[in-house]
Amino acid sequence: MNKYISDIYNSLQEIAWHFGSHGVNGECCGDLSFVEYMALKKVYEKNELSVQEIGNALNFTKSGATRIIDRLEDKGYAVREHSLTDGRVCCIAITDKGKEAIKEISQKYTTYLEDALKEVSPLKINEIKDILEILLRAVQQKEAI
Amino acid sequence: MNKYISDIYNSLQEIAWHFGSHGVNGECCGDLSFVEYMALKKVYEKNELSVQEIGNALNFTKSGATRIIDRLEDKGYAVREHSLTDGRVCCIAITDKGKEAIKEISQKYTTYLEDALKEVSPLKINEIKDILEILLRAVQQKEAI
DNA sequence: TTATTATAGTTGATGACGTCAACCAATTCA
DNA sequence: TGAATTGGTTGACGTCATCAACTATAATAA
Repeated sequence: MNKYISDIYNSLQEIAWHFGSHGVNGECCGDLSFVEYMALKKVYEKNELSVQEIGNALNFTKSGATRIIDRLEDKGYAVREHSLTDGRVCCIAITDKGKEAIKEISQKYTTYLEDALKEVSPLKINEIKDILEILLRAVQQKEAI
Repeated sequence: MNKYISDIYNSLQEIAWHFGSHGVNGECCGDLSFVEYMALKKVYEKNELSVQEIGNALNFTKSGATRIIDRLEDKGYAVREHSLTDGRVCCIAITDKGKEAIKEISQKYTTYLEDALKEVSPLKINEIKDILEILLRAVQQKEAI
């Protein structure tokens, strides 16, 4: 086995901590928690997701997903609409306020990263991007199995 | 601004989710939660940490840290010892069972990663390791400010 | 030395959160 | 049409981290 794998694992875990729910100090942006933000981002990327699809995407039970959507809806970031083809399913849609929030948070983190990486050469930045995409594909592929 | 930064941000966030508390399904290994594991890992890496040092390292309040140590102690992974130089501080030490658990979890994730990256060339693996270290240093440096 | 202040850690009350099981409603299948 | 399935919601519950108040030890000042 490649001896670097465990180094990779360690770095990855530390980085995950930084960008996860605790690293960002429990709140992402105003009144959005990290999980709420992740759910909203899913809706943003792929509009009209059902409750369960969100739950599956984020490893929550369907009742957990219901609760997350509840909060998102209470705060005005998303709305539930009924599917036209199947009366049981809810299509979750993002509101304008929700889109705003996503953009704002995205901007915030990007600025943060930009600053953190200001000493790194553009070439290296490009390399980081490629490497992370390889890594992400690798774990997502494994997830899918 | 480098246009790849936001790609990096996106990948990073997805990866963080995978390796964070939700990705690993709420439990790391047996009865350890992700935060408990992170705390234990800190103690493992740098023995004899105080309660507050653990709290600071992981972005918890001191009472939050107390509770985490409580759980770790209840489960037999760590012990509280009194500092010889200052009667107020607790030195948290890892037990043999704790060391075992850390090794086991480490092994588990390493195996997972090894499998996820089995199609990636050794050269690329090496590159991944370097890149992640650059990234980690960058965010840790920023944290320190 | 004694009184005051600061610091490390713990604890009770609390609120946020996700799960489970039971449930309702819409749909599909027989 | 009736039974089974599926999507979603809800009440009860357990876990968890925080806040504020508190104890105990240490450091500082008088």
